[in-house]
Amino acid sequence: MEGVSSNRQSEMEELIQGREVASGQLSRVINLHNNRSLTVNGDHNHDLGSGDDEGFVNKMLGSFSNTLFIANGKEMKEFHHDDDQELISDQIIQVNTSGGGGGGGGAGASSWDVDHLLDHAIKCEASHEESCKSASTFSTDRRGSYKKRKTCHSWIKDSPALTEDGHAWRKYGQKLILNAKHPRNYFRCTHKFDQACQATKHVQQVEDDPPLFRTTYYGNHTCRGYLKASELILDCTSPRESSKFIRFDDTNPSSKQEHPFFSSFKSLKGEECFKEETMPSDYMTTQHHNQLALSDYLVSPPDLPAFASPGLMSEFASANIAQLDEDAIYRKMAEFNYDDFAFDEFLQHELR
DNA sequence: GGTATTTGACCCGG
DNA sequence: CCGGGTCAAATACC
Repeated sequence: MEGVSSNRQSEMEELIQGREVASGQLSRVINLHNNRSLTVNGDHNHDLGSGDDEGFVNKMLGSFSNTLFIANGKEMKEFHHDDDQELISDQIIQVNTSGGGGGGGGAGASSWDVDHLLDHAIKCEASHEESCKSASTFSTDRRGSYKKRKTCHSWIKDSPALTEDGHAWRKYGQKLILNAKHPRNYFRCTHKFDQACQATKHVQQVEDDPPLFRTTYYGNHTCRGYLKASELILDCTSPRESSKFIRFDDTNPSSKQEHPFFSSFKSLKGEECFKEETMPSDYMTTQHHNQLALSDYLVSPPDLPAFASPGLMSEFASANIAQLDEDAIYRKMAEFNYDDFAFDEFLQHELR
């Protein structure tokens, strides 16, 4: 237990250092492109409008959050060896920062350095900007000039069942993929328009015999449609887990999911907290009749309040990060992702 | 009637 | 030209 917290501390110290360095870099970059367009990778000029600075920094912070997540995930594997069989099979297999080679698993992902992070953030923003430009140019009577999504801040999670990730998703497409037995389902955040949340994901069954679902997430949520901690419950795929509640001051490290920001929380608003997903595709359809089928589509009550921002800091500050379970940590981090200052404050406080 | 899903068309990159 | 990602009209659902 001591090893866990000291390990975590040193990792977070590294993150703080990296963050400070990156902040300096960011300031320079932003100042630079305030006067002229920014050259990225020496080949293209990406004119990052000043309005994108915030998104740029958010991406930066997201990368840091991801790094912290990775470190934490590794730690969980080392110190919380599977006492539950579900722990093994439900895992993120890759944190993708480059479009290239794919695969290779998550090994070494925690060894990102600041340069990598910064470079990654720039690439993300550049491609995002590019995508926005093309979206803004399509005429009204024609279908949009959709730009294929560039690989940007994506990560993959494999799971034996369709699990919640704590966000409301709306399906917007389905495609048959070459050499794949099952179609790929495309989801975007429900708050794409009302909160301009750019997060998307696609879900595909990649294996039959032991069912294996691969979820690829793109982008971080910028929406505030979280569930309150007191209303959250862990994945109830396993009956014995169904009664475990999560509290941020809870010391129970029972978390299983390994999502950088939004783990498999589930709403516990009455027994009908899950809405079965009515998928047209084969696996989705068959799962529809399975009592254990879990929706990948969370229906969040529209009036669900976000975390109370004013109390967030004190709440977070009062928690010992070494005792938080990882889901709680990343849920917290997701909040801090919107507040650069708060994130720093949190890290500094925890290391004091 | 409002919202979510379905599904074929559209678009882009390779 | 093909494969994959997205849009949006039609449809289903509550």
